[in-house]
Amino acid sequence: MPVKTNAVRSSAAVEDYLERILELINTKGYARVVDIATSLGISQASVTNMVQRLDGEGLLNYEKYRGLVLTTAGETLARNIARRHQLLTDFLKLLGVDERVIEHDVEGMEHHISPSTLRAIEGLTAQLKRRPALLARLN
Amino acid sequence: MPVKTNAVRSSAAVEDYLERILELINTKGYARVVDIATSLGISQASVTNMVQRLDGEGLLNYEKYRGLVLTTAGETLARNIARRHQLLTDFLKLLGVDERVIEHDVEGMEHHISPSTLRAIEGLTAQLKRRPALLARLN
DNA sequence: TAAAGAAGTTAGCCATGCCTAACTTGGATT
DNA sequence: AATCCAAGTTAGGCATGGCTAACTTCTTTA
Repeated sequence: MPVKTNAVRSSAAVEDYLERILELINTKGYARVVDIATSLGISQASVTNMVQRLDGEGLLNYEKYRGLVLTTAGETLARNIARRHQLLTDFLKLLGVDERVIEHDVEGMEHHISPSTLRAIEGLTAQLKRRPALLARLN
Repeated sequence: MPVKTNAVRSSAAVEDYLERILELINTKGYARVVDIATSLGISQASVTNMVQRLDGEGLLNYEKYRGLVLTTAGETLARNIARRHQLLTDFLKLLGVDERVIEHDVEGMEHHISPSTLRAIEGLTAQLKRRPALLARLN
């Protein structure tokens, strides 16, 4: 019987958490509450709350006081979010937008980009990488 | 003495309201609470609340039971928001994204695009309009 | 191994922005 | 002019996702 990947509908906040958790796991090997909190610039209490919720939604396995790991569903979702973030960042970099602004804008808009829009931007980015002339003096 | 245009920091919700109000004024000549509510798909009560808040912030003049008009500050802001919306829509149209998706994505991301990013996208859109070959089969 | 400090949790609170229900106002109809 | 109904308002509530303060657990170290 095929596994149903019950499309998890995630809020912007949930996406931010998953993105950071994956990033922490990739760089440090684990993601503690305190690290997630620091990384997102919020309180540990808020992280504990959200982590319990994400456990309830099956996106990660959480054991009180002990830590957490992403489930398969959570990791898949997190990877997609990270990929979207990277593609948008690449695109804006190509346009010569300032790094700080890129960070800000991508963090805000990434949660609202549909797969098809993302594909279009991805394709465009690939084209533009071959024709840098187009990009001269956009700003 | 020069007028200080106290940069109004507007939330996504505020921007949505201003955008619709300007649109209604442009098409119908006025913006009633009931029209704003229908247009945004929310209750009249919510609109009344927000309109009172926007009055307090100097973005519009509101007279109980009588109606509202945008102040200069409000209209300027609304025009900027509308322009940003239009530019993003044009850009995604050029990429061949489906109309429905464009609406959805633009409505979500428009609130998070900085002026410099917008300028870059505007410039790129202009370039792309001259080189349609680049746009073949992006999706 | 005891205790101190770091990490984690809980409880209770707040702002934003939406809702419904009930009430008020004003304009159109008779 | 009285009435009716659409439009508008108010009151009170809810969900999300933050916060602080106080408490518990874990880990490290003297």
